[in-house]
Amino acid sequence: MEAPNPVSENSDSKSSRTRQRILKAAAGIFRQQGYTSASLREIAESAGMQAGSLYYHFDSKEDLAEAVMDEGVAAARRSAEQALAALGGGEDALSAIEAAFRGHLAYLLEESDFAVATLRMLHQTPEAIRKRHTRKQRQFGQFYAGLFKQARRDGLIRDDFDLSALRMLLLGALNWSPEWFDEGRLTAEQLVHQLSMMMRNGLMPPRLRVVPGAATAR
Amino acid sequence: MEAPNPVSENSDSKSSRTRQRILKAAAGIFRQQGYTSASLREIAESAGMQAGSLYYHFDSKEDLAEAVMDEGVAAARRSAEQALAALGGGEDALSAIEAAFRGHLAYLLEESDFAVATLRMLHQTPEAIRKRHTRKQRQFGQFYAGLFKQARRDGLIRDDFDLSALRMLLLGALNWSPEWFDEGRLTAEQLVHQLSMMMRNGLMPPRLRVVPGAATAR
DNA sequence: GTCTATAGGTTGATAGAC
DNA sequence: GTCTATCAACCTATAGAC
Repeated sequence: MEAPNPVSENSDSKSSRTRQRILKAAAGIFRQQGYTSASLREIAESAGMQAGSLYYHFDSKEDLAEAVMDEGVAAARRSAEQALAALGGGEDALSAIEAAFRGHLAYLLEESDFAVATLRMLHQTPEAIRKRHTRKQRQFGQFYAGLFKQARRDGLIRDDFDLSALRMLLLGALNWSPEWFDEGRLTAEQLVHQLSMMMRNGLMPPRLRVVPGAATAR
Repeated sequence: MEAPNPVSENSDSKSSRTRQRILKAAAGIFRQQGYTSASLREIAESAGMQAGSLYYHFDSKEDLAEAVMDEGVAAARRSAEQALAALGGGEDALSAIEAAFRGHLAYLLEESDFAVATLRMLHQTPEAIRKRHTRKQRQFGQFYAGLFKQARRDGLIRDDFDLSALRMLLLGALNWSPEWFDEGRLTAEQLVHQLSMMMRNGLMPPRLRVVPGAATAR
């Protein structure tokens, strides 16, 4: 059984279901325009109300943006963790990373408003918001860091890789994908499969791979 | 011998060297704040003049932004092509890609104002600018596409990779790196080395790699 | 809870003196 | 070429009616 209402934190439906409608509208507008360009008038219109009415539900534009960003990271993380949990636990550590990537990227490319808005707002929001948000995003990063550490413990990532750099580079490939995905021809799952093939065996055909030490016996 | 003045297109120094000063200031401000938040007053101040005076050199804020973005892609491309040319031409096609990455990333992380401002402004600029810019960026993409095609012709990239997706994923890793580089401990060159190792042989130690077909003889 | 009306501030851009 | 001064437009946020 899953959480009944993904976007909400407090009580469920009665009083503030409008709040969710506003958040969804804001995510869409913020995604298109970023934080600064987006006006509360536009957001209100998209939510079917007047600008002034927003202030009954949120204290300020900053508050609204932070709520969208909170949901952006939380939902991406939920999606990654669910895909990981669906594996059952019998797989190797690289498969775990790939599963998390699959869930993460599927959310980013398919239900993207919150997460993409979050990525695009990062450098425009006031510092107070950004500081808090960076902390939350780093917690998500630690989730991935744990998976990479496990893969190294299991001998699946060689010692000459810097785990932190590797993780940031790969997550960067995911985070940037909303910028070009519309024009691509592959699904989110197929994109992760491309990454997965590269992570396991590199780009080259087997006969060309460099095998530094012993490679014949065993 | 290289181009004497990287940032200029027209005649050299006499009349419009102030233009370059303004462009540099604009790149810095746009990088911090994005397109919409940045005010012409701030840019003017950073360039040591008054806001009204900018209009002697540029027709509008849009114009100024487009000039910064043009230089952003042009400089990144120059840096990638120079690093590639420095190889001498005797290397294999994967080394060519890695060299271009090295030049590209060094510019992005070390002289970054123009390029990073460009990346961050993309979704805030008026559509007319964005449309023209996308065309220029796609030309840069074609430069990389040529390198990947050559690597495939040389048998260095297996047939089960989608060259376009692979290129976009790897360039995404580069483009996202300014978001986290400040906190990292590796140089641009070392980061490319991480990518390079993964591209050639994957993450796993040799003994664990899957060798699907014949692998013993030859 | 949502509306209308508006205060108060900032912005891009223009005009004209120097 | 650069300055000062200013306009018109837009924004966030608040106040008070309903």
